[in-house]
Amino acid sequence: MAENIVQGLRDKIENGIVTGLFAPGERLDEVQLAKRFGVSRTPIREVLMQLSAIGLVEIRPRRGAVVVDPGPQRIYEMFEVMAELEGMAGALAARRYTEEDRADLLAAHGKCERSAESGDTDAYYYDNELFHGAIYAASHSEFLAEQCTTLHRRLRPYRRLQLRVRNRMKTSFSEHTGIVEAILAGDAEAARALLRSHIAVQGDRFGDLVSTLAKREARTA
Amino acid sequence: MAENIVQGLRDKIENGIVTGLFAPGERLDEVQLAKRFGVSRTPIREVLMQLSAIGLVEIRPRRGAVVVDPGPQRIYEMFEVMAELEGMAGALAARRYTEEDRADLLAAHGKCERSAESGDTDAYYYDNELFHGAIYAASHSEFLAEQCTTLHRRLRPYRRLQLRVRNRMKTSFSEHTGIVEAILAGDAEAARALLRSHIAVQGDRFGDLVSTLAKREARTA
DNA sequence: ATTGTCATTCTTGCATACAATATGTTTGAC
DNA sequence: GTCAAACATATTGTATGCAAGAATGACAAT
Repeated sequence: MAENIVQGLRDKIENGIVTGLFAPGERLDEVQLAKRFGVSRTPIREVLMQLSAIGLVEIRPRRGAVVVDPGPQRIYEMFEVMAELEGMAGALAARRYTEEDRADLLAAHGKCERSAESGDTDAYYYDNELFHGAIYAASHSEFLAEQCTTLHRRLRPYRRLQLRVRNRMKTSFSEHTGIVEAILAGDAEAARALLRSHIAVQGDRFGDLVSTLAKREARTA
Repeated sequence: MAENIVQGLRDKIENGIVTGLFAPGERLDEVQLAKRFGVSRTPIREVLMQLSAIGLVEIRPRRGAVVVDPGPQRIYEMFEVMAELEGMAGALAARRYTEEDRADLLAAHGKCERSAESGDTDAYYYDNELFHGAIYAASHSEFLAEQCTTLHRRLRPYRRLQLRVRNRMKTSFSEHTGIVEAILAGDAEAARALLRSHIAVQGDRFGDLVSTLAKREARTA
Protein backbone atom coordinates (compact mmCIF):
# COMPACT_ATOMS: atom_id res chain seq x y z
CA MET A 1 0.00 0.00 0.00
CA ALA A 2 2.62 2.49 -1.01
CA GLU A 3 1.49 5.79 -2.41
CA ASN A 4 0.27 3.62 -5.22
CA ILE A 5 -3.23 4.40 -4.09
CA VAL A 6 -2.87 8.06 -4.89
CA GLN A 7 -0.95 7.36 -8.06
CA GLY A 8 -3.50 4.85 -9.23
CA LEU A 9 -6.36 7.14 -8.38
CA ARG A 10 -4.71 10.01 -10.18
CA ASP A 11 -4.46 7.97 -13.34
CA LYS A 12 -8.03 6.76 -13.03
CA ILE A 13 -9.53 10.16 -12.45
CA GLU A 14 -7.31 11.86 -15.00
CA ASN A 15 -8.24 9.23 -17.49
CA GLY A 16 -11.88 9.67 -16.58
CA ILE A 17 -11.62 13.34 -17.36
CA VAL A 18 -9.73 12.76 -20.58
CA THR A 19 -12.13 10.14 -21.84
CA GLY A 20 -15.13 12.22 -20.94
CA LEU A 21 -16.38 10.00 -18.13
CA PHE A 22 -16.22 13.16 -16.08
CA ALA A 23 -17.63 15.86 -18.30
CA PRO A 24 -16.15 19.35 -18.44
CA GLY A 25 -17.83 21.53 -15.87
CA GLU A 26 -18.88 18.53 -13.81
CA ARG A 27 -18.51 18.82 -10.09
CA LEU A 28 -16.19 16.30 -8.48
CA ASP A 29 -17.60 15.46 -5.09
CA GLU A 30 -15.00 14.22 -2.65
CA VAL A 31 -17.16 11.78 -0.73
CA GLN A 32 -18.72 10.40 -3.88
CA LEU A 33 -15.34 9.75 -5.42
CA ALA A 34 -14.11 8.33 -2.13
CA LYS A 35 -16.99 5.88 -1.97
CA ARG A 36 -16.65 5.07 -5.63
CA PHE A 37 -13.02 4.09 -5.28
CA GLY A 38 -13.32 2.65 -1.79
CA VAL A 39 -10.87 4.99 -0.12
CA SER A 40 -11.12 7.87 2.28
CA ARG A 41 -11.34 11.49 1.32
CA THR A 42 -7.69 12.21 1.95
CA PRO A 43 -6.17 10.56 -1.11
CA ILE A 44 -9.00 11.94 -3.21
CA ARG A 45 -8.17 15.42 -2.05
CA GLU A 46 -4.54 14.92 -2.88
CA VAL A 47 -5.39 13.71 -6.34
CA LEU A 48 -7.64 16.68 -6.91
CA MET A 49 -4.90 19.05 -5.84
CA GLN A 50 -2.48 17.42 -8.24
CA LEU A 51 -4.95 17.63 -11.09
CA SER A 52 -5.57 21.23 -10.16
CA ALA A 53 -1.86 21.94 -10.39
CA ILE A 54 -1.79 20.37 -13.84
CA GLY A 55 -4.78 22.43 -14.82
CA LEU A 56 -7.27 19.65 -15.41
CA VAL A 57 -9.58 20.64 -12.59
CA GLU A 58 -10.26 23.89 -10.88
CA ILE A 59 -10.65 24.09 -7.13
CA ARG A 60 -12.72 26.94 -5.90
CA PRO A 61 -12.26 27.60 -2.19
CA ARG A 62 -15.00 26.05 -0.12
CA ARG A 63 -16.90 25.27 -3.26
CA GLY A 64 -15.33 22.11 -4.46
CA ALA A 65 -13.58 20.95 -7.57
CA VAL A 66 -14.93 21.03 -11.07
CA VAL A 67 -13.52 19.66 -14.28
CA VAL A 68 -12.01 22.57 -16.14
CA ASP A 69 -13.82 23.47 -19.31
CA PRO A 70 -11.45 25.44 -21.50
CA GLY A 71 -13.22 27.39 -24.20
CA PRO A 72 -12.25 27.15 -27.86
CA GLN A 73 -10.07 30.20 -27.48
CA ARG A 74 -8.01 28.60 -24.75
CA ILE A 75 -7.78 25.27 -26.53
CA TYR A 76 -6.51 27.11 -29.57
CA GLU A 77 -3.89 28.82 -27.44
CA MET A 78 -2.82 25.50 -26.00
CA PHE A 79 -2.31 24.04 -29.45
CA GLU A 80 -0.44 27.17 -30.42
CA VAL A 81 2.03 26.69 -27.61
CA MET A 82 2.22 22.97 -28.23
CA ALA A 83 3.07 23.65 -31.87
CA GLU A 84 5.93 25.86 -30.84
CA LEU A 85 7.30 23.38 -28.34
CA GLU A 86 7.03 20.48 -30.75
CA GLY A 87 8.73 22.54 -33.39
CA MET A 88 11.52 23.24 -30.98
CA ALA A 89 11.83 19.55 -30.11
CA GLY A 90 11.99 18.70 -33.79
CA ALA A 91 14.67 21.30 -34.43
CA LEU A 92 16.76 20.03 -31.56
CA ALA A 93 16.20 16.44 -32.62
CA ALA A 94 17.41 17.23 -36.13
CA ARG A 95 20.67 18.43 -34.67
CA ARG A 96 21.16 15.96 -31.87
CA TYR A 97 19.61 12.62 -32.81
CA THR A 98 21.69 9.50 -32.32
CA GLU A 99 21.57 6.19 -34.13
CA GLU A 100 19.29 4.89 -31.41
CA ASP A 101 16.94 7.83 -31.77
CA ARG A 102 16.90 7.27 -35.49
CA ALA A 103 15.87 3.64 -35.07
CA ASP A 104 13.15 4.52 -32.55
CA LEU A 105 11.78 7.27 -34.74
CA LEU A 106 11.60 5.03 -37.78
CA ALA A 107 10.04 2.23 -35.78
CA ALA A 108 7.33 4.54 -34.43
CA HIS A 109 6.79 5.93 -37.91
CA GLY A 110 6.36 2.40 -39.23
CA LYS A 111 3.77 1.63 -36.58
CA CYS A 112 1.87 4.76 -37.50
CA GLU A 113 1.88 3.68 -41.11
CA ARG A 114 0.36 0.32 -40.34
CA SER A 115 -2.36 1.70 -38.08
CA ALA A 116 -3.12 4.48 -40.54
CA GLU A 117 -3.61 1.93 -43.29
CA SER A 118 -5.77 -0.25 -41.11
CA GLY A 119 -7.96 2.79 -40.43
CA ASP A 120 -7.93 2.11 -36.70
CA THR A 121 -8.06 5.56 -35.15
CA ASP A 122 -7.46 4.25 -31.64
CA ALA A 123 -4.34 2.40 -32.69
CA TYR A 124 -3.18 5.40 -34.65
CA TYR A 125 -3.77 7.62 -31.70
CA TYR A 126 -1.54 5.46 -29.57
CA ASP A 127 1.20 5.06 -32.17
CA ASN A 128 1.06 8.76 -32.82
CA GLU A 129 1.93 9.34 -29.18
CA LEU A 130 4.87 7.01 -29.58
CA PHE A 131 6.00 8.92 -32.63
CA HIS A 132 5.93 12.26 -30.92
CA GLY A 133 7.55 10.76 -27.84
CA ALA A 134 10.39 9.57 -30.04
CA ILE A 135 10.93 13.11 -31.24
CA TYR A 136 10.97 14.43 -27.69
CA ALA A 137 13.53 11.82 -26.75
CA ALA A 138 15.68 12.65 -29.76
CA SER A 139 15.71 16.31 -28.72
CA HIS A 140 17.87 15.25 -25.78
CA SER A 141 16.31 17.90 -23.63
CA GLU A 142 14.69 16.18 -20.70
CA PHE A 143 12.95 19.29 -19.56
CA LEU A 144 11.51 20.01 -22.96
CA ALA A 145 10.38 16.41 -23.21
CA GLU A 146 8.55 16.69 -19.90
CA GLN A 147 6.85 19.91 -20.90
CA CYS A 148 5.77 18.41 -24.19
CA THR A 149 4.47 15.26 -22.58
CA THR A 150 2.46 17.21 -20.05
CA LEU A 151 0.88 19.43 -22.65
CA HIS A 152 0.28 16.44 -24.87
CA ARG A 153 -1.65 14.79 -22.07
CA ARG A 154 -3.75 17.86 -21.49
CA LEU A 155 -4.60 18.10 -25.15
CA ARG A 156 -5.40 14.43 -25.41
CA PRO A 157 -9.18 14.70 -25.60
CA TYR A 158 -9.07 17.31 -28.33
CA ARG A 159 -6.46 15.51 -30.36
CA ARG A 160 -8.70 12.52 -30.30
CA LEU A 161 -11.59 14.55 -31.55
CA GLN A 162 -9.48 15.85 -34.38
CA LEU A 163 -8.61 12.41 -35.61
CA ARG A 164 -12.28 11.84 -36.23
CA VAL A 165 -12.30 14.47 -38.91
CA ARG A 166 -12.37 12.78 -42.29
CA ASN A 167 -8.97 11.95 -43.71
CA ARG A 168 -7.18 13.63 -40.86
CA MET A 169 -5.40 10.37 -40.06
CA LYS A 170 -3.97 9.91 -43.54
CA THR A 171 -3.01 13.54 -43.75
CA SER A 172 -1.38 13.33 -40.37
CA PHE A 173 0.65 10.35 -41.44
CA SER A 174 1.88 11.94 -44.61
CA GLU A 175 2.93 14.96 -42.58
CA HIS A 176 4.86 12.60 -40.35
CA THR A 177 6.80 11.37 -43.32
CA GLY A 178 8.00 14.85 -44.15
CA ILE A 179 8.92 15.46 -40.52
CA VAL A 180 10.96 12.28 -40.35
CA GLU A 181 12.81 13.21 -43.50
CA ALA A 182 13.61 16.69 -42.25
CA ILE A 183 14.87 15.44 -38.91
CA LEU A 184 16.98 12.66 -40.37
CA ALA A 185 18.38 15.10 -42.92
CA GLY A 186 19.45 17.24 -40.01
CA ASP A 187 17.43 20.16 -41.30
CA ALA A 188 16.42 21.78 -38.03
CA GLU A 189 14.40 24.67 -39.42
CA ALA A 190 12.47 22.48 -41.82
CA ALA A 191 11.64 20.08 -38.99
CA ARG A 192 10.51 22.98 -36.86
CA ALA A 193 8.29 24.41 -39.55
CA LEU A 194 6.73 21.07 -40.45
CA LEU A 195 6.02 20.15 -36.85
CA ARG A 196 4.56 23.56 -36.17
CA SER A 197 2.04 23.27 -38.93
CA HIS A 198 1.45 19.62 -38.09
CA ILE A 199 0.28 20.56 -34.61
CA ALA A 200 -1.21 23.98 -35.08
CA VAL A 201 -4.94 24.23 -35.43
CA GLN A 202 -5.00 26.47 -38.41
CA GLY A 203 -7.55 27.47 -40.98
CA ASP A 204 -10.28 24.90 -41.44
CA ARG A 205 -9.07 22.77 -38.61
CA PHE A 206 -10.04 25.39 -36.08
CA GLY A 207 -13.56 25.42 -37.41
CA ASP A 208 -13.65 21.63 -37.32
CA LEU A 209 -12.51 21.65 -33.73
CA VAL A 210 -15.06 24.20 -32.61
CA SER A 211 -17.92 22.42 -34.27
CA THR A 212 -16.88 19.09 -32.83
CA LEU A 213 -16.66 20.67 -29.41
CA ALA A 214 -20.11 22.13 -29.86
CA LYS A 215 -21.46 18.72 -30.76
CA ARG A 216 -19.95 17.19 -27.67
CA GLU A 217 -21.26 20.03 -25.58
CA ALA A 218 -24.76 19.36 -26.84
CA ARG A 219 -24.44 15.67 -26.14
CA THR A 220 -23.47 16.12 -22.50
CA ALA A 221 -26.02 18.84 -21.84
CA MET B 1 -9.96 30.90 7.49
CA ALA B 2 -10.63 30.04 3.90
CA GLU B 3 -8.11 27.92 2.08
CA ASN B 4 -5.85 30.86 2.82
CA ILE B 5 -3.80 28.60 5.02
CA VAL B 6 -2.70 26.34 2.19
CA GLN B 7 -2.32 29.23 -0.23
CA GLY B 8 -0.31 31.25 2.23
CA LEU B 9 1.87 28.29 3.07
CA ARG B 10 2.46 27.56 -0.56
CA ASP B 11 3.74 31.05 -1.16
CA LYS B 12 5.92 30.96 1.93
CA ILE B 13 7.51 27.62 1.17
CA GLU B 14 7.86 28.33 -2.53
CA ASN B 15 9.45 31.62 -1.70
CA GLY B 16 11.72 29.89 0.78
CA ILE B 17 12.89 27.54 -1.92
CA VAL B 18 13.35 30.33 -4.43
CA THR B 19 15.29 32.54 -2.05
CA GLY B 20 17.46 29.70 -0.90
CA LEU B 21 16.07 29.48 2.61
CA PHE B 22 15.46 25.85 1.76
CA ALA B 23 18.56 24.74 -0.07
CA PRO B 24 18.40 22.47 -3.11
CA GLY B 25 18.57 18.87 -2.03
CA GLU B 26 17.33 19.72 1.45
CA ARG B 27 14.82 17.39 2.93
CA LEU B 28 11.48 18.93 3.79
CA ASP B 29 10.21 17.23 6.90
CA GLU B 30 6.46 17.38 7.24
CA VAL B 31 6.28 17.61 11.02
CA GLN B 32 9.06 20.16 11.19
CA LEU B 33 7.34 22.39 8.66
CA ALA B 34 4.04 21.84 10.43
CA LYS B 35 5.50 22.96 13.74
CA ARG B 36 7.35 25.82 12.12
CA PHE B 37 4.19 27.26 10.61
CA GLY B 38 1.91 26.26 13.44
CA VAL B 39 -0.39 24.06 11.39
CA SER B 40 -1.03 20.36 11.10
CA ARG B 41 0.60 18.06 8.62
CA THR B 42 -2.37 18.01 6.28
CA PRO B 43 -1.96 21.45 4.72
CA ILE B 44 1.79 20.94 4.58
CA ARG B 45 1.29 17.77 2.61
CA GLU B 46 -1.04 19.53 0.23
CA VAL B 47 1.48 22.28 -0.33
CA LEU B 48 4.22 19.76 -0.97
CA MET B 49 2.09 17.97 -3.52
CA GLN B 50 1.39 21.24 -5.29
CA LEU B 51 5.06 22.14 -5.35
CA SER B 52 5.81 18.67 -6.59
CA ALA B 53 3.38 19.15 -9.45
CA ILE B 54 5.11 22.41 -10.34
CA GLY B 55 8.45 20.67 -10.18
CA LEU B 56 9.98 22.57 -7.29
CA VAL B 57 10.17 19.60 -4.98
CA GLU B 58 10.38 15.92 -5.58
CA ILE B 59 8.36 13.46 -3.55
CA ARG B 60 9.82 10.01 -3.32
CA PRO B 61 7.31 7.46 -2.10
CA ARG B 62 7.70 6.75 1.58
CA ARG B 63 10.88 8.74 1.64
CA GLY B 64 9.68 12.27 1.92
CA ALA B 65 10.06 15.42 -0.08
CA VAL B 66 13.29 17.11 -1.06
CA VAL B 67 13.91 20.41 -2.78
CA VAL B 68 14.69 19.59 -6.37
CA ASP B 69 18.25 20.28 -7.31
CA PRO B 70 18.41 20.63 -11.06
CA GLY B 71 21.91 20.22 -12.40
CA PRO B 72 23.45 22.77 -14.76
CA GLN B 73 22.32 20.67 -17.69
CA ARG B 74 18.72 20.85 -16.65
CA ILE B 75 18.87 24.52 -15.81
CA TYR B 76 20.27 25.14 -19.24
CA GLU B 77 17.41 23.21 -20.77
CA MET B 78 14.91 25.22 -18.80
CA PHE B 79 16.37 28.46 -20.08
CA GLU B 80 16.33 27.01 -23.56
CA VAL B 81 12.60 26.37 -23.36
CA MET B 82 11.99 29.70 -21.68
CA ALA B 83 13.83 31.45 -24.52
CA GLU B 84 11.58 29.80 -27.03
CA LEU B 85 8.40 30.64 -25.17
CA GLU B 86 9.42 34.24 -24.61
CA GLY B 87 10.33 34.51 -28.24
CA MET B 88 6.90 33.26 -29.12
CA ALA B 89 5.28 35.73 -26.76
CA GLY B 90 7.28 38.53 -28.31
CA ALA B 91 6.32 37.50 -31.82
CA LEU B 92 2.64 37.35 -30.90
CA ALA B 93 2.90 40.65 -29.06
CA ALA B 94 4.40 42.33 -32.12
CA ARG B 95 1.35 41.31 -34.08
CA ARG B 96 -1.35 41.78 -31.51
CA TYR B 97 -0.44 44.58 -29.13
CA THR B 98 -3.02 47.23 -28.40
CA GLU B 99 -2.57 50.82 -27.38
CA GLU B 100 -2.88 49.79 -23.78
CA ASP B 101 -0.23 47.11 -24.16
CA ARG B 102 2.02 49.66 -25.77
CA ALA B 103 1.66 52.03 -22.82
CA ASP B 104 2.30 49.26 -20.29
CA LEU B 105 5.34 48.02 -22.15
CA LEU B 106 6.86 51.48 -22.37
CA ALA B 107 6.10 52.14 -18.72
CA ALA B 108 7.79 48.92 -17.64
CA HIS B 109 10.70 49.70 -19.90
CA GLY B 110 11.04 53.11 -18.30
CA LYS B 111 11.08 51.60 -14.84
CA CYS B 112 13.81 49.22 -15.92
CA GLU B 113 15.81 52.13 -17.20
CA ARG B 114 15.64 53.97 -13.91
CA SER B 115 16.57 50.95 -11.80
CA ALA B 116 19.35 49.98 -14.19
CA GLU B 117 20.83 53.45 -13.87
CA SER B 118 20.55 53.39 -10.12
CA GLY B 119 22.46 50.11 -10.10
CA ASP B 120 19.90 48.52 -7.78
CA THR B 121 19.85 44.87 -8.86
CA ASP B 122 16.88 44.04 -6.65
CA ALA B 123 14.81 46.85 -8.11
CA TYR B 124 15.89 45.91 -11.59
CA TYR B 125 14.99 42.32 -10.94
CA TYR B 126 11.48 43.33 -9.99
CA ASP B 127 11.01 45.77 -12.86
CA ASN B 128 12.39 43.21 -15.24
CA GLU B 129 9.60 40.87 -14.20
CA LEU B 130 7.12 43.63 -14.93
CA PHE B 131 8.66 44.15 -18.34
CA HIS B 132 8.41 40.52 -19.31
CA GLY B 133 4.94 40.33 -17.85
CA ALA B 134 3.94 43.21 -20.11
CA ILE B 135 5.14 41.21 -23.11
CA TYR B 136 3.16 38.16 -22.01
CA ALA B 137 0.07 40.29 -21.64
CA ALA B 138 0.57 41.85 -25.06
CA SER B 139 0.76 38.40 -26.63
CA HIS B 140 -2.96 38.07 -25.82
CA SER B 141 -2.53 34.38 -25.24
CA GLU B 142 -3.59 33.66 -21.69
CA PHE B 143 -2.29 30.15 -21.77
CA LEU B 144 1.09 31.20 -23.06
CA ALA B 145 1.24 33.91 -20.43
CA GLU B 146 0.57 31.35 -17.71
CA GLN B 147 3.22 28.99 -19.00
CA CYS B 148 5.73 31.80 -19.19
CA THR B 149 4.93 33.05 -15.72
CA THR B 150 5.28 29.59 -14.24
CA LEU B 151 8.62 28.97 -15.87
CA HIS B 152 9.75 32.44 -14.96
CA ARG B 153 9.02 31.69 -11.32
CA ARG B 154 10.95 28.46 -11.44
CA LEU B 155 13.94 30.13 -12.98
CA ARG B 156 13.82 33.00 -10.52
CA PRO B 157 16.79 31.98 -8.39
CA TYR B 158 19.06 31.53 -11.38
CA ARG B 159 18.01 34.73 -13.05
CA ARG B 160 18.89 36.52 -9.90
CA LEU B 161 22.32 34.94 -9.89
CA GLN B 162 22.84 36.03 -13.45
CA LEU B 163 22.17 39.66 -12.68
CA ARG B 164 25.14 39.58 -10.35
CA VAL B 165 27.49 39.04 -13.26
CA ARG B 166 29.25 42.28 -14.01
CA ASN B 167 27.44 44.55 -16.44
CA ARG B 168 24.70 42.03 -17.02
CA MET B 169 22.12 44.54 -15.88
CA LYS B 170 23.16 47.24 -18.33
CA THR B 171 23.45 44.71 -21.12
CA SER B 172 20.04 43.34 -20.26
CA PHE B 173 18.52 46.78 -20.39
CA SER B 174 20.00 47.63 -23.75
CA GLU B 175 18.64 44.36 -25.08
CA HIS B 176 15.24 45.38 -23.77
CA THR B 177 15.40 48.51 -25.84
CA GLY B 178 15.84 46.52 -29.02
CA ILE B 179 13.03 44.20 -28.05
CA VAL B 180 10.65 47.08 -27.43
CA GLU B 181 11.50 48.60 -30.78
CA ALA B 182 10.94 45.34 -32.63
CA ILE B 183 7.61 44.72 -30.94
CA LEU B 184 6.31 48.24 -31.44
CA ALA B 185 7.45 48.12 -35.06
CA GLY B 186 5.33 45.02 -35.45
CA ASP B 187 8.33 42.98 -36.51
CA ALA B 188 7.40 39.59 -35.10
CA GLU B 189 10.44 37.65 -36.20
CA ALA B 190 12.88 40.28 -34.98
CA ALA B 191 11.14 40.36 -31.62
CA ARG B 192 11.30 36.58 -31.45
CA ALA B 193 14.99 36.46 -32.26
CA LEU B 194 15.92 39.24 -29.86
CA LEU B 195 13.95 37.74 -26.99
CA ARG B 196 15.40 34.32 -27.65
CA SER B 197 18.95 35.52 -27.36
CA HIS B 198 18.00 37.77 -24.47
CA ILE B 199 16.89 34.77 -22.42
CA ALA B 200 19.10 31.99 -23.69
CA VAL B 201 22.12 31.13 -21.65
CA GLN B 202 24.56 31.04 -24.46
CA GLY B 203 28.32 31.12 -24.77
CA ASP B 204 30.03 32.78 -21.83
CA ARG B 205 26.84 33.12 -19.89
CA PHE B 206 26.58 29.37 -19.44
CA GLY B 207 30.03 29.27 -17.93
CA ASP B 208 29.14 32.18 -15.67
CA LEU B 209 26.03 30.38 -14.54
CA VAL B 210 27.81 27.13 -13.79
CA SER B 211 30.55 28.79 -11.83
CA THR B 212 28.07 30.83 -9.82
CA LEU B 213 26.13 27.69 -9.11
CA ALA B 214 29.30 25.96 -7.97
CA LYS B 215 30.06 28.84 -5.62
CA ARG B 216 26.66 28.65 -4.08
CA GLU B 217 26.94 24.90 -3.80
CA ALA B 218 30.17 25.30 -1.86
CA ARG B 219 28.57 27.87 0.41
CA THR B 220 25.64 25.71 1.42
CA ALA B 221 27.73 22.57 1.87
C1' DA C 1 -46.85 36.16 -6.47
C1' DT C 2 -42.30 37.39 -5.74
C1' DT C 3 -38.49 38.42 -3.10
C1' DG C 4 -35.72 38.54 0.92
C1' DT C 5 -34.09 36.49 5.03
C1' DC C 6 -33.13 32.85 8.12
C1' DA C 7 -32.17 28.23 9.26
C1' DT C 8 -30.78 23.70 8.14
C1' DT C 9 -27.94 20.74 5.79
C1' DC C 10 -24.23 19.43 3.07
C1' DT C 11 -19.51 19.94 1.85
C1' DT C 12 -15.06 21.45 2.34
C1' DG C 13 -10.87 22.38 5.27
C1' DC C 14 -7.89 21.31 9.02
C1' DA C 15 -6.40 18.40 12.77
C1' DT C 16 -5.44 14.24 14.96
C1' DA C 17 -5.16 9.37 15.33
C1' DC C 18 -3.81 5.00 13.43
C1' DA C 19 -1.30 1.92 10.28
C1' DA C 20 2.47 0.64 7.40
C1' DT C 21 7.07 1.08 5.69
C1' DA C 22 11.78 2.44 5.55
C1' DT C 23 15.93 3.29 7.88
C1' DG C 24 19.25 2.98 11.38
C1' DT C 25 21.20 0.68 15.15
C1' DT C 26 22.31 -3.08 17.87
C1' DT C 27 23.30 -7.69 18.65
C1' DG C 28 24.65 -12.17 17.42
C1' DA C 29 26.96 -15.42 14.61
C1' DC C 30 30.59 -16.81 11.60
C1' DG D 1 36.39 -8.11 13.37
C1' DT D 2 32.91 -7.90 10.04
C1' DC D 3 28.55 -8.81 8.07
C1' DA D 4 23.85 -9.80 8.36
C1' DA D 5 19.49 -9.93 10.43
C1' DA D 6 16.12 -8.29 13.44
C1' DC D 7 14.06 -4.92 16.14
C1' DA D 8 13.08 -0.27 17.30
C1' DT D 9 12.22 4.27 15.91
C1' DA D 10 10.94 7.80 13.02
C1' DT D 11 8.34 9.26 9.14
C1' DT D 12 5.07 8.84 5.60
C1' DG D 13 0.40 7.43 4.07
C1' DT D 14 -4.59 6.86 5.11
C1' DA D 15 -8.74 7.40 7.81
C1' DT D 16 -11.87 9.80 10.55
C1' DG D 17 -13.66 13.47 13.35
C1' DC D 18 -14.86 18.19 14.08
C1' DA D 19 -15.62 22.94 12.81
C1' DA D 20 -16.69 26.59 9.58
C1' DG D 21 -18.62 28.28 5.42
C1' DA D 22 -21.65 28.01 1.42
C1' DA D 23 -25.89 26.43 -0.91
C1' DT D 24 -30.62 25.44 -0.76
C1' DG D 25 -35.17 25.52 0.78
C1' DA D 26 -38.90 27.29 3.44
C1' DC D 27 -41.47 30.82 5.44
C1' DA D 28 -42.92 35.37 5.90
C1' DA D 29 -43.62 39.99 4.42
C1' DT D 30 -44.48 43.31 0.98
